[in-house]
Amino acid sequence: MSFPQISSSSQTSGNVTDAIAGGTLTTIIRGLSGSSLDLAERGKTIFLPGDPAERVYLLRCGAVRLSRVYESGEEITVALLRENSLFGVLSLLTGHRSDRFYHAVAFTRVEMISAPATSIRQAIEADASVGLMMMQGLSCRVLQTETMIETLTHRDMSSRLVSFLLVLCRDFGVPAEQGITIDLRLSHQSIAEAIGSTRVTVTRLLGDLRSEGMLRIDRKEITIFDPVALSRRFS
Amino acid sequence: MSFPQISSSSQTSGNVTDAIAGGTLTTIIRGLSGSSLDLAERGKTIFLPGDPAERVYLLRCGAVRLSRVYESGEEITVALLRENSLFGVLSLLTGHRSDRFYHAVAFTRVEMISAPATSIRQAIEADASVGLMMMQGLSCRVLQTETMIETLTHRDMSSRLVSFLLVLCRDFGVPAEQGITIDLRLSHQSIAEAIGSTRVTVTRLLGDLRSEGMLRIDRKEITIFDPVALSRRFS
DNA sequence: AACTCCTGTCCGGCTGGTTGCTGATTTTTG
DNA sequence: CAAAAATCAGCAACCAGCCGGACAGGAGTT
Repeated sequence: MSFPQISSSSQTSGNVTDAIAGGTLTTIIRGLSGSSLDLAERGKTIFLPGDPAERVYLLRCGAVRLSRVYESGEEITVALLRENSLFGVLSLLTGHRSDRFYHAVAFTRVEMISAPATSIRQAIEADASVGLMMMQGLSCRVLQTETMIETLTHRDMSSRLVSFLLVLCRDFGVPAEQGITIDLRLSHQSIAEAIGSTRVTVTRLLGDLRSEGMLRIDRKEITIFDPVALSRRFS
Repeated sequence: MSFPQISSSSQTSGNVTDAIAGGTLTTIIRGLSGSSLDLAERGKTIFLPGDPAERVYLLRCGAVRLSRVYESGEEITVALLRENSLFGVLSLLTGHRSDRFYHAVAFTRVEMISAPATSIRQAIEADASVGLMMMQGLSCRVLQTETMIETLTHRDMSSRLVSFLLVLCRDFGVPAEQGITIDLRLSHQSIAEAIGSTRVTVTRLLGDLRSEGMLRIDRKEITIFDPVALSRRFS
């Protein structure tokens, strides 16, 4: 069993899911009627389940967590979105209005732009290149989400955690003195909610990885010394 | 812990992820230069990892399985695509050509249309409504994939299996005399590969569900008597 | 009829979930 | 700014659930 493509290139320039031309989309969306530039502090809710799904968002910087909350109070993470991700995609579907079913929260300080789905449609009609950009942005989302599915089908938690860490490196990694630092403040609980495990297990496994010398954790910031080595951790 | 929205509506008319206007997209894509109508028998490979990613596919009828094969020979399912799904999405990304990393196989007899990504781009430039359609199609994919992530984060296999069966009802369910039949021929192995478990466990859990009177299996075709009841199976 | 693929079942062993507690760290508040 | 509160990390004990491997009988194919 192997892991998401962490080739040497993905550490530096980025891989295929970086392809969205976020910059261009930004200026396009900014020009739409009803668009707005939104800022949110860590922990602030962007939309709630049950809210009408009207706007589409483009994350400019920071991270957004999409999650589902169950009656039991349990919460699972459906996606951890990074820069240049499109979200609020539900609103793009057919005219008949529907409601959000996910909870979107700013996972870090966040800067994003949003516009009503109707404006997006009009903009596409007016300028075909908008459609092209949207198409690429959504393709990226599909590919990223599929990587996460790969992560989640690993049977042992150790592989799952490692695979997830590599995804985080891809999406939120910044080069550090030694290795790559994941530019997020991740509690063990939040990791558990993303990989479908429990806090206790994540604590144990991260401890193992640390004592193996694969990573360092400083104030909730994880630094992976050698992603390639990490991806080879298992046969 | 609850389950994907299987409201009474989703049994009959279909839910939000049905929204893609597949019919319209079909005629559009058919008209593109380089497009083709492809038929494939069950089990036939559509593309392989390493193939150049050039074409985009729209599944007209049948089911396609996207999977990743590991060196160990192990195989996991990344997506089970249904009618009107767009796939081969990797080819839509930026110009620099890249290779497939998934294996696409016809899971049933399949009818699909495909066109080079370049033609799609040109078509969008020429007619903005193509961009609109593509956008909707891709949004659907995102939402469907996210549902699958929800399924995979359930911690106990029983919940995971149930959740997956409900997804299959949504995507491949046809009304039967009593309940809904999943219009696929699913081996226990293939289910295991989709939910990240093993054949033996799937056999056992399906057996449990059967003896509880939740479903019937006849020649690999699963009939769920009452999806709503099934979704309530756990507190 | 021979073959392949699939289902069903058994059992030993271990992973990982659960619960409960403690001390550390961070955030809030007076 | 310090005290109080909340959140978080680490540890231990228990045990259910799942995996792994193995095998036998069915179902479907050629």
